[in-house]
Amino acid sequence: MLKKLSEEQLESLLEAGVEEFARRGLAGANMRTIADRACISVGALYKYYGDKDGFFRACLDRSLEALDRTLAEVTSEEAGFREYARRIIQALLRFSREHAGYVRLYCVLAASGGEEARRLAGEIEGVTSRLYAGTIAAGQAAGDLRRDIDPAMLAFFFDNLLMMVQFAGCCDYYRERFRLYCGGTPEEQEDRLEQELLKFLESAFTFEQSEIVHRT
Amino acid sequence: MLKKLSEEQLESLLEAGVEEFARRGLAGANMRTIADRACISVGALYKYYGDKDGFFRACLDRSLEALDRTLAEVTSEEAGFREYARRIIQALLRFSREHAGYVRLYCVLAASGGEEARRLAGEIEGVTSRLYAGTIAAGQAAGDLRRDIDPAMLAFFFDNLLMMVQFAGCCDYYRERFRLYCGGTPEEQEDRLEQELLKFLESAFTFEQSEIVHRT
Amino acid sequence: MLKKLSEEQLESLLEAGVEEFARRGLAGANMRTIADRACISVGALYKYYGDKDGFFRACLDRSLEALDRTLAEVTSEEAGFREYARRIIQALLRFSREHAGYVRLYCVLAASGGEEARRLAGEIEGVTSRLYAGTIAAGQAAGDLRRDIDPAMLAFFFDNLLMMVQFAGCCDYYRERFRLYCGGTPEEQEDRLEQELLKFLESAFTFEQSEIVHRT
Amino acid sequence: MLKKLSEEQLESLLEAGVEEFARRGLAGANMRTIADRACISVGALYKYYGDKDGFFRACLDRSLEALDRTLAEVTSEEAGFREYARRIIQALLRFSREHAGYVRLYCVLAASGGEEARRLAGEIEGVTSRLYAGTIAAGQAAGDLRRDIDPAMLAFFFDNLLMMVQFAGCCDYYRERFRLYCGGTPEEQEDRLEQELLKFLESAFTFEQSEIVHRT
DNA sequence: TATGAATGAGATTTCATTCAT
DNA sequence: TATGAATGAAATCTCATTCAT
Repeated sequence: MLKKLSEEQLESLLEAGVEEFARRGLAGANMRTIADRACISVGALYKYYGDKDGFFRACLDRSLEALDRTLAEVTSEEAGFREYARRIIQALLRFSREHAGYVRLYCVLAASGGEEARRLAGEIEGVTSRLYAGTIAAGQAAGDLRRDIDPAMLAFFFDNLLMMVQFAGCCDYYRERFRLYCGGTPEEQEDRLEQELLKFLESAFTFEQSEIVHRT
Repeated sequence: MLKKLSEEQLESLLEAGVEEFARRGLAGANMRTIADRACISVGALYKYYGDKDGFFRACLDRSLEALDRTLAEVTSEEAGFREYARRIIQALLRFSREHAGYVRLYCVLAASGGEEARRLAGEIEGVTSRLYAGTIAAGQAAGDLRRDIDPAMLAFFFDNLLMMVQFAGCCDYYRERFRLYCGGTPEEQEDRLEQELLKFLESAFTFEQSEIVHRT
Repeated sequence: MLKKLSEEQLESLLEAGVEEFARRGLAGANMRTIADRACISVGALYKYYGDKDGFFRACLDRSLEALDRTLAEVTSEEAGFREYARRIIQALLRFSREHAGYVRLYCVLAASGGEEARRLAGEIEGVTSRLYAGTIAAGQAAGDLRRDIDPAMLAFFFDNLLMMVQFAGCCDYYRERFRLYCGGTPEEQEDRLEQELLKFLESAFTFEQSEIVHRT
Repeated sequence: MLKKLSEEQLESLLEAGVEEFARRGLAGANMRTIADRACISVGALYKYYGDKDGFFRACLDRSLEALDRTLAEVTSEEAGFREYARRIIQALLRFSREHAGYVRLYCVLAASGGEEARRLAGEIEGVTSRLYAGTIAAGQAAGDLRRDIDPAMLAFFFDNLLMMVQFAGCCDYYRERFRLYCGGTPEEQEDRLEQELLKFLESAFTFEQSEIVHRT
């Protein structure tokens, strides 16, 4: 097959890469296996992406772009914090169901160490962190959200919960862990998970320390 | 048993292994490097642990035992949920500071896929999940904690936040992510992190949905 | 014959080939690089020359033809040995300056081993060797040149010196070697080199062993 | 065979390397082939020499050391130029017969281009060039050698002839070229070659330009 | 028993060559 | 016919594992 690689073939190459890197990590992934899975030659793989690192980066970019698109859909319309949180939770649960490979790759990347990982963190988390912190600060200013916790920390806890819920949707370890805690798979429990997480967050974001003291 | 590896030598082997596996992952880790770091021959390493997977398992066990000991200290005395949460947060923050390698290794393991990861999740998370769920259910029964969320889910969210806070303490990616969200390193902010997380959890675990509706 | 490679394109292909083969040797040369340098497709290169060996051969032929032309100019007019030697030395020094790539290619070829190299030696050196030996034998018969050395050997030594002087002009190793012996580059010293070599050869070709014995 | 590589095995590795590099050049040589020829594993080859370049360098060093030893034997005793030249010619002819691979390797190296080749020229030719030029200058001072040619140039021509005679002894191309000029192999003609070259050099080194003019 | 050099399968990467366009 | 992307064999090099000492 000496035709130029079709768009689909290139897609399938990236998908195969995402899958393999997510499964075995950067070091463990096998370029030959990836090429074979996508039914293209190793030569073509190298022609397009230079080397293993370059190809890994391309797979990662593909994943992050998809995530960005998903978040962009959700955050394009203004909304209050509750509505906002609901939409993000739904969107990320769906993303984790439909693009399991992307999330797995992200999980693997985040677990890898070194300067490279640090640099990527800056690239990947910068936008989200500012978006969340901004929305939360606005909510606090409007009196919708508690004011006794730093908006940055609130954003941090919020994103932590979202990440873990995504990982639970598609990484083997985190899926099993979810089963142990909640019984059943994240898909089966998707609605319940969404609702309970929302309730959890609403309380956490709403009530101040002083109100607890009063109650006690 | 003429000349056997001393206890210290075996310890230093495991420490070197934890470090290397945490840094480079299972596939990327180099057995020679590990042996050299511990000043042990590769032959001895293989004699004691069979092969790379077996040694990885031993490193993991060592990490998990340390974590178990830390949690056991904290949970040995009965206490109400708030006190309990406070103690666990403190203990895990300290653990992540003092045993960075163990936590990193756990992070890497959790990111790895396959049957093996699933099996390990069962082994590792089983105890904790039952412990948390039990304590939370007791709190609900005693009227200390909200009753409108499944205790299993509450436990799940609780552990999620704890894991992420630990990762933030010692994994390169998560450390940098923390810096982006909160500015500064987890060590510098340890006290603040502890307090804010506690406040967050207290609200999340205390107030019911109906109370929010009332307030609005 | 709709669109054929123009004469210039073929020339530039051969020039690029000579350069690349001279620089990296037959095995080290890269067909893609050659085609790119000449702004020709690899496909066309293969269409015209079959394979790498075939193209190498074509580059070599081009080099040898240029050398033949240069020698033909010089040897077309009859002359005595001294005049003859002077012309050849001048011509080859100029050739090595103006066609460095050809000489380098020849040097590389001569260093390569195998049946092929032997066969090429026959092709390349046959004419020159007969030409030199003939001229020298004539000089001996005329009493211009010493008679106590086999003309074949005299021709051999003569050609050896010419080859080395050419290599000194354009091959990195031999250039540097010249600098170590004589200080300066062959271009800077071209006149001196020519004169000294001529003096050297004149004595070597003139005086017989017996004359040395007499002197002593 | 898990014993440490014996001295002989290491020798045979270097010999195999010299042979392969001489035959195919640095780029064309095959590390697997070399290891197989020496009946050792590729792993061991790489353990000892790091990479292909490092091993090439080791092979080259071995060759140069052998050459140095040979020249040292010859130049250890003081002698006049004629005796000196006779000894060197004999020694190098023998060297080229007995250590064909070393000379071939040297020939290949000298034909390779680039910065590396230049650097090696400095290393390799530095000693010889100074030795020759010194001896020749002494001969000129003593009135044994002609004074109308720069000793450096005389040394250069002298070494050129020696190199070519060596190449004629063991490089396929140069051997065939010798046959074309002189008929027969350099071994068959070794004595004659030695004597004729000596006569050639004696005249070249003895008689001044003015003497030729007188004769004419 | 501990050692660590040797092994060699297997990984990444290159590049001569082909052939659909 | 010329093109140059695709091919895949083959090269270099690594490293988990073995086993003679």
